[in-house]
Amino acid sequence: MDRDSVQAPAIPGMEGPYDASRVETHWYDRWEDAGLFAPSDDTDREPFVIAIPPPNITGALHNGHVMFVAYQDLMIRWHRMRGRAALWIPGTDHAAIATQAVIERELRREGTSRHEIGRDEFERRFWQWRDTFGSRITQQLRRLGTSADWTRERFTMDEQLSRAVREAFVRLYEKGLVYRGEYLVNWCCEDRSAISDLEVEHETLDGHLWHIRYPLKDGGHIVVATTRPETMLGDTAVAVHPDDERYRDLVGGTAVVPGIGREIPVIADPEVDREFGTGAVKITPGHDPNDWRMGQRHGLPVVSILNDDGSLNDAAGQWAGMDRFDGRRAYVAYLEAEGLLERVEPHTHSLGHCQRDGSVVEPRISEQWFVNTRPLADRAAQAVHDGTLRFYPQRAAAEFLRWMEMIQPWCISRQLWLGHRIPVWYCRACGETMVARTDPDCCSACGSEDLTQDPDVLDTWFSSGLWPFSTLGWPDETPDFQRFYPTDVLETGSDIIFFWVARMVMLGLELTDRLPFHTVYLHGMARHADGSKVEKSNYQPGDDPAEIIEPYGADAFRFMIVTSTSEGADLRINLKRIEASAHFANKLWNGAKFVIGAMERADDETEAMAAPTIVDDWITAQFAALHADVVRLVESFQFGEAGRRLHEFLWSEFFDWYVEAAKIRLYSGAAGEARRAAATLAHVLEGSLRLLHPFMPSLTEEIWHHFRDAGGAPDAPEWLMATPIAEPPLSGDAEAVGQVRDLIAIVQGIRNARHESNVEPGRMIEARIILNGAAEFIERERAFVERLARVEPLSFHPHGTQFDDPAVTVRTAGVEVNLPLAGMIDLAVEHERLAREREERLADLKRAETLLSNEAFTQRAPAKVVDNERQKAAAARSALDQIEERLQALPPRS
RNA sequence: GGGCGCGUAGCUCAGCUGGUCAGAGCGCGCGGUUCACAUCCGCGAGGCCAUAGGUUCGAGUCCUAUCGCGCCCA
Repeated sequence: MDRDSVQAPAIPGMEGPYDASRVETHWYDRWEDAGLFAPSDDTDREPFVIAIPPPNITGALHNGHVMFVAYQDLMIRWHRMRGRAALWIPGTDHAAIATQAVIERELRREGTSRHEIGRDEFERRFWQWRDTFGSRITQQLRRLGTSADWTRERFTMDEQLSRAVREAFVRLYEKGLVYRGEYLVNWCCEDRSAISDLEVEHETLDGHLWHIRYPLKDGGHIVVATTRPETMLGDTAVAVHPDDERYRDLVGGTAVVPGIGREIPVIADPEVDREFGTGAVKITPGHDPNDWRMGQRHGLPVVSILNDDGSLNDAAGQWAGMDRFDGRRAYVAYLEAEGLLERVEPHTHSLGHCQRDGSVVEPRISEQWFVNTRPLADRAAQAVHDGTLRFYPQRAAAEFLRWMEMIQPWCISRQLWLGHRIPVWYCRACGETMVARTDPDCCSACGSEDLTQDPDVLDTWFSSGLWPFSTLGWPDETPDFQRFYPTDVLETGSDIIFFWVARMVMLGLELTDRLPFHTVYLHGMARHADGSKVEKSNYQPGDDPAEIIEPYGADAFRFMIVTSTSEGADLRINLKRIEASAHFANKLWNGAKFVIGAMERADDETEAMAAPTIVDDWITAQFAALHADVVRLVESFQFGEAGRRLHEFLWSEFFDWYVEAAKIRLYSGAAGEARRAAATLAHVLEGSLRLLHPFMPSLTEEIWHHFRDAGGAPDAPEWLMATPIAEPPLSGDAEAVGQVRDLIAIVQGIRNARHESNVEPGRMIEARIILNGAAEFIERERAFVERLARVEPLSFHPHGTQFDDPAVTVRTAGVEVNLPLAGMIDLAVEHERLAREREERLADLKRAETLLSNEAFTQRAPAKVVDNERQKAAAARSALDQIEERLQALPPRS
């Protein structure tokens, strides 16, 4: 409790436990002031570019967004340190429909509406909103350590990006890829706007199937089944299957729409499902996609019965003006009163809902702008087939291709106020349509100045689809565009692969003639502890990143994200794991404190630095292996494995073993020995900081500066962030690695035996090691065993030496360790222990012998594998011999 | 209806191209104020890798089917 009594030399500025929040805010500002987020000017450096998935300005960032920061900042920092001119372009998205909805909600609270305040005032409100939330989002991103180049920050509604949108629209129009037409679209009655197919969410619901007697003009009726009876008001035919015997005679007849009196034909069409309902169906081309296609084939008229707010229009006769749901009830009641309702049965069916507000989407006929995606999709698919566009996880490529194959025209006009206005003008005088890059003053056909601009705006994804190039200056050939386009990796959530990724690929190929990026990395969804998705519409307490960052730190949060999942898998936000990451940060902090202290303690140049020991060679080799692994893993997008590898190395090898072993030379060795240990400590810490920096940037940067203050890495750059990560070193000393692995096994064996024999942890005990062949290194590194296993005296004996006194024996690493725990041995316990070990060894032997006696195995398996089994068998046999000896040497029980 | 993913220690999850992969963190048990760290250290218990077949000398790791969970598309 009295921390002041700790005798370790205090490192100024490193007192106490790691304080993430102080460190993280400190370094972020320094990095930015030093201009480190901008890409290198050195044109010899190959660029590495990521365009941020621009967050919607509808609100603040939640924990789900932290995922993209974790992965993208990792990649950007990694490649920056690998020598690339790294550019991360930040920005935000206006999110037309979503942002309009939240602003309208705010207006409603104020007792007004957008219609009341008008378009200009609405626009003012929008920019006000954008300033508030846009800056809040960028503040959040900064707090997370986002090393993006803020001097290149963009917003989809910026003047330049808006110009790109207009250019894109005009070009596509000129090539006939954008067109206007009256089609059946998904209509959201809440937004009073068309929405795209992707914005419709299908949900399976329990509903009803109404069987209705459709009156025939010549008397009698034909029974049809429908889930939406009110749409009968818009029927223009009744259809049956051409081969359906039941209705053959009725085809060509005439039915009459009840309550309306419209006469409609009975037609035959092979698309009718004879199994559904009665086999006869009503046809409503104005409100059903299948019926629409059938209507096209048969030249049926289209009747629309809905107003834009979902109420029934004049075509609905006496039901006009009613809400669609009330209209359904009223019309069904009418049918029933007329004796036309045969029966109603329960029925589950799939119903489309608006992604934004959840209201039931109505197919509705209207005039909209579309992108003919077919040719664009073919090119996008080709890029995947070519291998020029790669996906992580790979399965996303198949998903992408399937969607591209089935792609439908993309409805891009929205009946909203917020967004990029469609650059189309109509002449009121002559009806001319003008699609123009600059606002026209007069009609290009008749010269009239009586022009009106299309009132609609574009789907927000149209502008986001240009993001990787519009942010770099396109359509102009700016220096940035020339140097940084195409970008490299597109990293985002797997939920917007079609909304966003697919559109960028299609539009990028069409407009820039290049893929906007070569690699797509998709992360999974952030989930709450209960498994529900973290998203704006499901915002829960605790979803605010600040609630995690403040207590644990952004580094810890990010490290947890990266190391807790595999590629593309969903991530449950788990505070326990974040806490563990924070503990890891603290561990590194304390470990670094020790290394820096060691460097200062060993700063005595009066004696030449001693040669490395095998323990030095071991950790150097282990670090080299780590370095190679991390480079390989990160550069093959296996970030989680890379992070876990760093964690494992630092904690379980460097701190648990090397640091403990280094203390021998630091505290009691000669100055030259201490220098060598300190140098090795410094070498490993330095390299580890570099490798870990992209995962935990602030922590490592902080340590780096203390490290350099103590004389570490004198030739390296001032900033860790700007320090290179070199190519992996050549592999290290394999012999030393094996030898130290044996030393560790011996220590672990002794510790285990001590614990089982209830030896007090602090007590020194005698140990005798019976060597088996060439193992001088154990004698040479005897201090390793003495200190870490707490044994004294430690003696060495040739193979075959027998001790008769009561002792606990441990066989490991090819040696036998004899612990004469006089007076401390519980013979029963030791008996049991040996018997248990004999069982285990017998099992090992049996397994190996069974394998080896199988000729198929010895002949077909690789020699290495077979040899390995032979060694296992030999080791087991020799151990069994020793166990037998010990058992016999033990005094009889009882 | 079509497609995809997941089911591994009590919990949350790793296990890349089949042969030391049966692992980590947390939790749990026992024991620790040793000079970086109690946000710590040491030792340990816990899993027939959903089920049933198959391929193979050898399968959490590949194939098929089944059960359970989740998602996407129509």
